[in-house]
Formats: sequence, structure tokens, C-alpha cells
Amino acid sequence: MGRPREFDIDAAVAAATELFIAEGYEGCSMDRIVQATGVHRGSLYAVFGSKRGIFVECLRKVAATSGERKSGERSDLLLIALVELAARDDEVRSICAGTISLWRTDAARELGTRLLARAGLNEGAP
Amino acid sequence: MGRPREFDIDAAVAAATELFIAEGYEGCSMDRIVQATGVHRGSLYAVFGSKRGIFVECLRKVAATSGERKSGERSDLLLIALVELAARDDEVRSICAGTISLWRTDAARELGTRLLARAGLNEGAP
DNA sequence: AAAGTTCTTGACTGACTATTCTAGAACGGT
DNA sequence: ACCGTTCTAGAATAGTCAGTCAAGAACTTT
Repeated sequence: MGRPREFDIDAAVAAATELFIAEGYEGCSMDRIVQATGVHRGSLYAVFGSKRGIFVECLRKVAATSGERKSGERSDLLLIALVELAARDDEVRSICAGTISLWRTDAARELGTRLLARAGLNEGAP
Repeated sequence: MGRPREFDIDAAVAAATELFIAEGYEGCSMDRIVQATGVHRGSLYAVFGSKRGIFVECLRKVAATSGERKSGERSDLLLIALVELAARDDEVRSICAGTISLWRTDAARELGTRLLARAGLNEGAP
């Protein structure tokens, strides 16, 4: 049925996830995502619909594999989602809420700890 | 010495602070800041130099009055700073580190708690 | 091999971005 | 009353942003 896709969706999502974690949502452009994934803009839009669509897919992937991940990895993208998107995006907020509710640890402390680590704090002098 | 300033710098900083807290750093444009402060673009640039300059001043103000503020108010802008700026801006990171080091509470938990509250979580169903 | 379908590609668009510039207005000093 | 200085006002600029589109390529089915 038609021309086969030349890129791996999961791989693109993984690459985009790393990018979002490193640069934030508003902080990284579609150009950067195209560059990091190696997938053409048009192809990304055909599959995910929008930049937000890409992010939501990344978030869903992290949520789905949350159990298998270390506490750092599973929190990083949530941080971005909570600070930049959740307040104005019901779906993102809902995914975040669902993910966190599955954690057994203290969510506030885990997120706060990871927040500081990601910012480069709590590992030496100011 | 020259024409007197027609706006109150502290008031502008306070208005900008609220805006940054509500919409994030990348999430709010200079247009929005001009609108919220009621100060002309040129005047803002004359005083603060850049959008980043405005943010840093807001952060400094919060840091300086951190002792007088409730835990929510003093954490909100730090969240934005830590997630969006600190990783790539040494000065911002330094201000954050200095502020947090003065807190007597568990910084990670306080930030995490505020993070969830700001996102609209932990106050009802998902 | 022709038709139909799905994907890729590169160029394009209009809106929005932070920042700058110039002209003029309001002050203090002389 | 003029001069130097500091601020304001509005328009302008160049760059970046997310998103779109038409043309062609790779596949399956008939």
C-alpha cells in the first residue's frame, strides 16, 4: 500500500525526546528537530501533525515506559511538560497526571531533585 | 539631569514577574511585556538592555525579597529560571543557586510541590 | 504495465520574534 | 533662553518560527 516509510517513528520520537529534554519545548525549533531526527519536515508533519503532536508522542512514550526507566530519565520530559505546557494544555496535563499517579515515590521530591540536577545545581558550588 | 522617567522600574519588574510566572520565559513575547507593564519597548530596552535583562532583574528582585515571601511566590519564578534558562545561562544559574542556598526548607520538595501546583495538578482528579 | 496509494523532498508562506533607530519632548544647569 | 542630557514614541528591520504545498518517487494491486 504505497511507498514505505523510510524512517523509524520510534527512533525519531527518541531523538526528539532527547532534544526536548536538552533544550525545552519552546527552546527548540522544528528546524532543530528535523536536524536531530534526520527526518524531513513534511514527513514529520505527515505523521505527527504539529510540533505539539511530536511532543505529545514523546510524552506518551515516556509515560508508557515509565516503569522501565530510572527516576532521572522518566522525570526529565515531565519537567518540560509541566512547566511549559501543562498549564495551558489539558491533554498534556492529563498525561502527566496519569504518569505521576503510577509512581510509588514522592513525586514532588523526585521532580524537584531532577529539576535541580538538570539545571546543573546540587553537584558542587554555585 | 534630563527628562525624568515616567514609569516605575519596580512596578514594571513586578508586572513582568507575574507575566513570566504565568507564561514562561520563551512563552511570553516582548509585545506581551510591553502590554503588561504599559511601558514602551524603547524604554524597556533603554533600562534593561534585553528581554533576558528584564528576566534577570525580576529574578534578582525575587531573590532579594525571598525571605519576605511565601514559599509559593518565591519558587514560581525560580521554576521558570531553572527549567528554561539555568542550563544555558551561568548568571541565571548562579542567582538561582544563591537564592536556594538561603532556604531552610528542602529545596527539591518545595520546587517540586510548586511545580505540580502551578501545572494544575495535585488539587483534584487528573 | 497502468492505476492508485503513500511517502519524500525542497521551496515557499505569512506571522511573529527580539532588537534598533530617529525624531522629538521634558528636564537641569548656565 | 539656550545647551546638554535623558527619556519617550512610533516605525522599521532582519531573522526565525511553525506550518503548507506541489511534484515526484517507491510501493501494491489489478
